[in-house]
Amino acid sequence: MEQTTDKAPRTQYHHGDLRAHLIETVRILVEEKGADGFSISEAARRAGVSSAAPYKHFNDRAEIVREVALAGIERMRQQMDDAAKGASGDALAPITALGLCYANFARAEPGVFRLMFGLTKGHERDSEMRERGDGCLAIVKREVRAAMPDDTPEAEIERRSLMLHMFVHGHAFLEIDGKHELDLTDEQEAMIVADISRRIIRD
Amino acid sequence: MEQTTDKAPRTQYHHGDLRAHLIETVRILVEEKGADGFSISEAARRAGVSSAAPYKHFNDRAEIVREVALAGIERMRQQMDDAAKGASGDALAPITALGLCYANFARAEPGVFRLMFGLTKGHERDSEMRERGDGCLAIVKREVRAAMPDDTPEAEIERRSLMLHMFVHGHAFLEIDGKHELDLTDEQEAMIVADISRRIIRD
DNA sequence: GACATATGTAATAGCCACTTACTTTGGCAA
DNA sequence: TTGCCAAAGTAAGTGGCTATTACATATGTC
Repeated sequence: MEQTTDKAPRTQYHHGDLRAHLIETVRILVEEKGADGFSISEAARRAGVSSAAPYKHFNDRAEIVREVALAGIERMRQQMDDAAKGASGDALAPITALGLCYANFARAEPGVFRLMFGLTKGHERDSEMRERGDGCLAIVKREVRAAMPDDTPEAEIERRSLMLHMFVHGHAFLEIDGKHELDLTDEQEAMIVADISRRIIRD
Repeated sequence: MEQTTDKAPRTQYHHGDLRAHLIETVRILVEEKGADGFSISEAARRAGVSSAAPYKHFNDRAEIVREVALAGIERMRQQMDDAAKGASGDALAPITALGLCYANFARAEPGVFRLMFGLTKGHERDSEMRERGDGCLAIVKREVRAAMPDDTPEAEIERRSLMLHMFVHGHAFLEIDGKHELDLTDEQEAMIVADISRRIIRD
């Protein structure tokens, strides 16, 4: 009789943990329809609550979306850490692994990935956002430092790290936006990322 | 008495060239508020017409935005061509110039730049969009071909062009999204772009 | 000069973000 | 156990948006 929701089958007045449930619902909607293609009303509908309920847990739409982006950054940082530490091979292996990890995350969660970087309006002074991003960059710098001579100055470490980031970032976005002229196979992609890593680190 | 519009001071029933005027108004709005931060109603208001008038010239909102993106791609292609042809110096100069041109366009028109690449939903089979983009890539390939040995196979030209594109694309987006950890001076940027161009082309 | 067509308007439907006033629930103090 | 308060929900409403419809006015062509 009463319409049941997927995750909250009990037709209770109180949801349980609507805040977390909404963040997850919005994450899914962001992937399905893009960051600007869904409505908070829709998320509320999916969660089985009224359209006003979300505003008991978030000030506005932007705040929910921000939470989804922050969780995405943390997820990517974890994957980057795993990828770097799990890489085996020559000194460049961890760096290549990081580059592929970046692209893989973008492919797996293109909606959230776009959000993580595109959320710039009104977030110039969002220190938590910036700090989490720096956590990812720190991994890159750690691996670049390990791959270069011990006496390499810090400024040079940062320069190489920045070059690597520029490259994989562009690769990831061109990929998910379908702007690559040629479709790369997995092997071709791995080759290119390894090639670029070598070109940027060596000397 | 009657409210006048900036560009169409005559309080005529007919606007003159509302279609072109709307595209320009939307271009400005995209820069001011982002691709999803403005409304067609607002553009109509600025043009001094009713909110229904735009729909006499465009099927829907997406069609107006697409026109703005297409015009942006053409603008960038022209600037890239000028930059490549106007470059002087060693064999890499045109390639470095292209990279800086790409970043400069992104800085000058970040809203349109995001649009040009982010407009992916429903444009997978937009042949005009793709063709115009290919026009830009053709310039890069032309200059890469000129900078490499005559017997370089076409596949290798495309591979190097792709690497260059990935790099400058990532640079441009990290820049306009404020995600660079360090603010680069113009000279530092030019140094990095030249450095990367050399690393990618040489061998 | 008449009329077909292009280009404008007003009014409207349906959706959305967000607010307000009200209701239900769960936890805790007495 | 009871009573009460804060947390978390609802219904209804405001104002803005996209897009459509029915209607009005210009424009150019014969």
